[in-house]
Amino acid sequence: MSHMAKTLRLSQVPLYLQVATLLRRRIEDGHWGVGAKISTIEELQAEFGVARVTVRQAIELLEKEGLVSRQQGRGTFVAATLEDPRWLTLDASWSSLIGTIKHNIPKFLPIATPLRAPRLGPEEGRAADEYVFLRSVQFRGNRAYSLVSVQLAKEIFERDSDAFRRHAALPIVAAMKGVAIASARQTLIIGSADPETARLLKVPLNSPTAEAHCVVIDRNGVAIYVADIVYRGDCIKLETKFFTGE
Amino acid sequence: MSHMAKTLRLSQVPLYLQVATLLRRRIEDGHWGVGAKISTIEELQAEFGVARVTVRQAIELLEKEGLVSRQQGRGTFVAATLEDPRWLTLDASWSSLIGTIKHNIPKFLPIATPLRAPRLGPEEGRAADEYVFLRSVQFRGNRAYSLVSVQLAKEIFERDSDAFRRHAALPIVAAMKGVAIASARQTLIIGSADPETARLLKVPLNSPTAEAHCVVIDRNGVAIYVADIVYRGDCIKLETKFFTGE
DNA sequence: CTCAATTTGTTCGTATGTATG
DNA sequence: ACATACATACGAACAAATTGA
Repeated sequence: MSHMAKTLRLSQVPLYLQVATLLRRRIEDGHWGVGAKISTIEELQAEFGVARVTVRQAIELLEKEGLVSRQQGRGTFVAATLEDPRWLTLDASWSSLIGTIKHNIPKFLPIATPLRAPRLGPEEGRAADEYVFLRSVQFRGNRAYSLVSVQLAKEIFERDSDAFRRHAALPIVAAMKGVAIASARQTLIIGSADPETARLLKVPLNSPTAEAHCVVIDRNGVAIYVADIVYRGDCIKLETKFFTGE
Repeated sequence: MSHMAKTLRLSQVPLYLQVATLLRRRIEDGHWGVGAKISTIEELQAEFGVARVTVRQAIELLEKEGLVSRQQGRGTFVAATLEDPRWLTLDASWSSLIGTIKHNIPKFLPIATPLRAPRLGPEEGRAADEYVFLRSVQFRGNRAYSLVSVQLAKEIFERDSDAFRRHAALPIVAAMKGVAIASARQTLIIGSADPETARLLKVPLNSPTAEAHCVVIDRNGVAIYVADIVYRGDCIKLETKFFTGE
């Protein structure tokens, strides 16, 4: 058995799904251009070290997804229309973060979970006396791309509760006159969609996500804004610009 | 059939694997504390709307992973030792990026792939005349955590080729006297491990990864350092500190 | 000590999905 | 398209260990 075939068999995931994922990446990579003919089943069978039918089954999946079209006697071709997969760019700088968020359309969710103090790490300030809990799904066009859970210091919320109920919270906080923001920090990890997230963002259960934990601290060292944001992993691109100032 | 059960069945991935992932997250979340008893098979069966044997199969997997221990007649308990899953913190600031990298141990790989000019985006400077291609696997302790492919302007490489063959490239470039760095940028997306990455980082095929594309531009607008770095997704934590300077 | 309740372990039989030649 | 082998998923019944009454 080939090395490749052994690697595939290490996983408990069905073979044809793994093969489909490999082919899907190649297509999205541009390994085969738009409209180009992909390798024949025979070639792929030899390359991956699996049965002909298994490759066929994988390609069948891709056709259902609209990624390729098969033509008997000719071959399998990459579909003409491939949308840009990474349509949401997040900028890791304060000003453009605010700018990006401002244009989004949040749909607020009713709050079912009981209030509880936000989880704060060691360098994330101390908790405010009371928080208001806000949850929303963020949209770009028709597509949901993130699930936002915000804990906002009650004192801040009440300064303009109407605005907070209709718009993204961070730009409002940033623009507030009497609020002095001392620092803000964000940590980001790669996770996977839990059942609720999967439902709200319309992604498969356990599909990869980026989970951001964002804290804004005022001059008194109080965490006035604590957000946990789950992005769908397949649409985001994180940009960071370093200025070395030499 | 419950809503949960329907969601689970939408995916082609085997049920018991999905259930295992759900339980694994709960354990890592701290939903059940260390040493605590998790829900009984009967309860989970009802919650997820799957057969008893399926839940059992999932828990069996977690026991093999060392996450839980089962005791007939008593229940299933979260293992006493849970190592910190996010042991690699990447800081999204130039100085600490350099600092973090400096202490890593790279193992250089022979270069099999043919040289080609680095892929540069619109704002990523113009290409140098010639590049040297370096590839390495980065380790923290015994554990491989990233696969680095660097294209380094040949002129830069030849200033200290010995150092570049033994250490991470970025700190060397940053410390070079005669090199003026005008800017540096990084984009990061969530991807999945291709066969080669899976082999080198010892992760399952198609497991989530973070793919960083990092470009350093000198005063003449030339991209002197272009790196594509693939991190294993399960161990990294990305930190960003915003200073608003109000 | 015994008994019942609880909880996990084991083993059927059956149906369907996956992978091969 | 077919035959074969193995994995997955289900429900059901029974066995074995633990706990507390």
